[in-house]
Amino acid sequence: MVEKEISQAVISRLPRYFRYLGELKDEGIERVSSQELSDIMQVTASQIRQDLNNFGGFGQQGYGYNVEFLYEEIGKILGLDRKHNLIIIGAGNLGQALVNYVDFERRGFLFKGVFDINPALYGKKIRGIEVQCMEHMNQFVRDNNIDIAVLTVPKTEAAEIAERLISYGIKGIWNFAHVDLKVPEGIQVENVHLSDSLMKLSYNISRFQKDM
Amino acid sequence: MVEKEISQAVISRLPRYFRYLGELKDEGIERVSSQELSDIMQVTASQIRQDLNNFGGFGQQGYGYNVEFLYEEIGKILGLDRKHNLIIIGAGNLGQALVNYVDFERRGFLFKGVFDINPALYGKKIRGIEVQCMEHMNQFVRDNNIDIAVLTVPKTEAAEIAERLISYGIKGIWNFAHVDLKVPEGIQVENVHLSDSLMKLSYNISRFQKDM
DNA sequence: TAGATTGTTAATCGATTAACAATC
DNA sequence: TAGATTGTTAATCGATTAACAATC
Repeated sequence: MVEKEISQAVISRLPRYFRYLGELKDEGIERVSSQELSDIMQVTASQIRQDLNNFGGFGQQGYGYNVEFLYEEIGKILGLDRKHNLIIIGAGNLGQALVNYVDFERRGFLFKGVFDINPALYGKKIRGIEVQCMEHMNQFVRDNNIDIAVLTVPKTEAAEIAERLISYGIKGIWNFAHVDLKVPEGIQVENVHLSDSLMKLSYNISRFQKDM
Repeated sequence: MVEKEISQAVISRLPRYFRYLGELKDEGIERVSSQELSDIMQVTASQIRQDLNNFGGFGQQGYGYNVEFLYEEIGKILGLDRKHNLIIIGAGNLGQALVNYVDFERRGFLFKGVFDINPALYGKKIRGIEVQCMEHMNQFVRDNNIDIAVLTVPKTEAAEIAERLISYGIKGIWNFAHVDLKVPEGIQVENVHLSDSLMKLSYNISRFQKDM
């Protein structure tokens, strides 16, 4: 059965709900209404209820939502109850930073390997794992059941490496290279285009100063 | 005169147009029609024309758009013709990575200083610039006409630091901390919530595998 | 039971696409 | 001039918000 396709706009909001619910949970708060959540998150209560009801009825009339339950459910929707084995391609600063900064492991993203084309880096350890050469990638992906690759390579190389990774059986690419990857149906790409983001900031600063 | 507000959806697409036009320019291509751009960018020609016409008529009937001219114009719209002085708060891996990875300087974002609370880092150089202690921030921001701060600090500290930066006169914050900053009108925040992005990828992978 | 708040349908708003007259 | 392609208006589509009956 093919379920109703849920828009990416909705999906984009789920991690944010998840984050706020996590905070409420940590504060020991047991229940929350869509209106209360609306007040702290600055979105309409109506949108919250609509978004959640794409996935099921998690609340209860007259009561609201149980914080812990909803938190767990959104986690499941986001696939955080599964383990994802992940490798990083490109052992530069950004690759290293991502391993340390984002709290991968806590969310079920297990850092398994890191690869680079630069021989000077081979053997260097990142979080206890040695940088390997690209030739080992194929075998490694298959042996370790890797499903996510993090691409922090120059844009000139990104397309070719992505293609290889996909042929090895990877399911998703977290792409930090400044290119739009073309991938076959069924392969998921999530782009983090940092320079695009910075340009947006630049626009908003410039525009505001013009208005004054 | 207050101009018609342009939606963030449009703004978000501008850097992408800019990127593709830059590539065409580098290939020595002189003119492009909205249809040709549509074919390579996978957006409708209609959307391209609508988007551009928010800012003016950059094309010519029967001819299309001059690549170099349009590239320059979008650059101006994005504020890339101005210089932005920028500091980084948080000299950890991510802060360092951003300086090196994104091609800041080429786009007019001038890296002027870096600050951290960890005394062990003071004096350490990043791209030739010494890490300073947070107490110097106020004076530094004022003396160097800093308008952008890049926040790569733990989320527990982000809100307080952001507030301080704003009081020193900063105009925009590129926020990598996992919190939604509350800022006064006129201060621009651009969020890069890495963990949200990774969760989105996780959702899309899980959903696809369920469909199969 | 009465009050609260959901789940869901209906109304509105905004963004995208289509169509075509204007014009180079 | 004829052909091409824009700029722009109109039509469609989708997402958000409002309203309210269902129900805990």
